Amino acid sequence: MMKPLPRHFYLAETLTVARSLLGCLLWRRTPEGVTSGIIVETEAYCQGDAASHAARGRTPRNASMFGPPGHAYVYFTYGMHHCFNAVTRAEGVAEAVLIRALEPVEGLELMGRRRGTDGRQLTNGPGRLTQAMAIDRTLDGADLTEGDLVIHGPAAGARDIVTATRVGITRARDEPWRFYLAGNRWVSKRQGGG
DNA sequence: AGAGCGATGGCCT
DNA sequence: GGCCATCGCTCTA
Repeated sequence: MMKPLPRHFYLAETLTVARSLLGCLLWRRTPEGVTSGIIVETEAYCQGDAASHAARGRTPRNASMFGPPGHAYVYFTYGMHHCFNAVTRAEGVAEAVLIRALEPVEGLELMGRRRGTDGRQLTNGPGRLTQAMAIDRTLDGADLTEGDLVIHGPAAGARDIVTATRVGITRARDEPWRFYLAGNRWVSKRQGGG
């Protein structure tokens, strides 16, 4: 059986964690039921990274990024979308990995009810997967090694990983800090990467 | 106290 | 491919 990724997994370099999370399973439990999916696309946000929410220092919104590793950083953006990150590095170092797409495994019907759609549209984007799995700001800071929102892994062995540039940012556009599983149909966008 | 804007997605063309 | 809804957070005054 897969076990929750241990705390020390998230202490590694953020670029390494971003790649290592590919193929791991994001698992979520609510009173409605369980949903889960394999992580197929990630982005790294690092210290000194102009595109990071932590670039201008600590605020109430981004405080979780400065917290201990292996916890969630969930933020709300564009007035309607939540995005989910796994916090990396030691406490005080504000780095994180944005989860951008999942390949659904459990609870597809529940995801469909939450999303009002099905198929690829369930989880092929950062705002979509949070809606499908009922992840919002109440989970900001949640421990990802136990509880109702856990990352297990790895779900499968080594696969081909594509390196690309990140999506939807205006600063540090050229940094190759997006990673996804080659050929996976759940990846949100395939262009980019220079 | 208020303006500006964003790690997006849905819908239209 | 383009438009734009929608609102919390940040910055400036």
